[in-house]
Amino acid sequence: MMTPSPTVFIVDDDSAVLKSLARLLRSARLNVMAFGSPQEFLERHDPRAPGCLVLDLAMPGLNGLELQAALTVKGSAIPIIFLTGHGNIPASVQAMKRGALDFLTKPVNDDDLLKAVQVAIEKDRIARIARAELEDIQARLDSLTPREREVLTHVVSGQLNKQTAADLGTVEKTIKVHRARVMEKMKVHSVAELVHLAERAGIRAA
Amino acid sequence: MMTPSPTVFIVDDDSAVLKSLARLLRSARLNVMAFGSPQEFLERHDPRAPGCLVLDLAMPGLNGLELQAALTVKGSAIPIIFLTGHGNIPASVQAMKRGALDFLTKPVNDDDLLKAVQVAIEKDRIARIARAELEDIQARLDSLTPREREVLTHVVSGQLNKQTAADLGTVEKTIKVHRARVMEKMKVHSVAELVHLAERAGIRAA
DNA sequence: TCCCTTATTGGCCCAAGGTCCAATACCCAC
DNA sequence: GTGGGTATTGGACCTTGGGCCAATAAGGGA
Repeated sequence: MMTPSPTVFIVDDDSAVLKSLARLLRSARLNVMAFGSPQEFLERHDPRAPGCLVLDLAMPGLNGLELQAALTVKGSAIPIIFLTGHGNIPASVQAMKRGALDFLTKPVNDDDLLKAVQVAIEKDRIARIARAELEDIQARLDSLTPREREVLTHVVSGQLNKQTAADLGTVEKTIKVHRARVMEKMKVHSVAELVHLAERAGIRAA
Repeated sequence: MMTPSPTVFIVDDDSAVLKSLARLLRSARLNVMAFGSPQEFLERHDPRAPGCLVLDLAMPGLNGLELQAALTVKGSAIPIIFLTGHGNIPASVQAMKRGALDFLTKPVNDDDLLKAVQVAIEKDRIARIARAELEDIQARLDSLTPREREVLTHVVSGQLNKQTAADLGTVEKTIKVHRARVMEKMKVHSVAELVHLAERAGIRAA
């Protein structure tokens, strides 16, 4: 399974700026997709596509911060670089607080933008790897039956089988069976590995 | 052991501003310590003191960003709220990137500042709890002998005693002894708990 | 109604971990 | 050189965990 090469998405309502930015980024051998309105981007963007977003702050309809919020709600974690001609400090602080990667002012220095884009793409790459791992773990967790999940939480909190049995109102033998199935479905061969996975998936003690 | 109540540290070279800020914060029943220069704060500040820092950006000598960097180097993790009269977007973005909690502009709205301070103090409180826990774990790790640390890494990566023995060029019996000592010194009663601690302390598999 | 999943339990046996006991060897510091 | 910390090993014994085979029972869906 080949990861598609990253794309820089640009959203700006000024078509001259859009073209100029696209040219600059393409000249740096980057894939570019340009959007003239935030709505258009919001509708057509595939969250699975790797890359980053270069976003104008002041636009008709949705402004940049609103698009950022909409993307967050939608579950997209694409790194955002803001670009603005008439920004102010509160807006930049807001954007950064909400997780923007950078906030640049127009006219933007070419090198500054390219560097920010490089950082964003790399950050996205790393985040995607982590996310894929998490989804993998989550898929395994989802394959567990409710009872198996209960047993899992007891195991990762270090309980003995007999204690778990008492807590769940059954006998040790039953717990052993569930436990074996948990290990199998989670694809691990030791309690240590199981705890590692549970930790990453945010599963807390029983 | 009682945690001292949090203090708001203020650093500003304008004594009128300093007094006005101190009055505002004290009226909100907060402990306040005011400093007229960044150097003075840097020298006299105790990183163990809970609270947050309200920092002017433009000051003679060290400016706010430099003081922020100096504190980072010094290992202080105190939350910083910047306050500036003539700030610009790049400075605010820099500050936020380096971990500032907020970046407000003068004249500051009283409520905005108080809210930011509340958030900062709470964040500091949470961070301190986490840090204390980490230090506690680290202290236990430090009490391990080199050999015990080796055994620990094998245990948390899920190795069997016999495998560990083979890796370390000794026999299973010896590993059992080391392992028992590790459990004792780390104050845990199960492998699961041990993995939890190791994970938090950043110990990776063997 | 029959099949599948889920949850349950039993017996048997072996492997692995944990806990006592005790003992040897090395190195460093007082 | 004597004492303490560290690393090592042995034996005996008990507890836990895990694998294998078999079986029952409830609930849902084809």
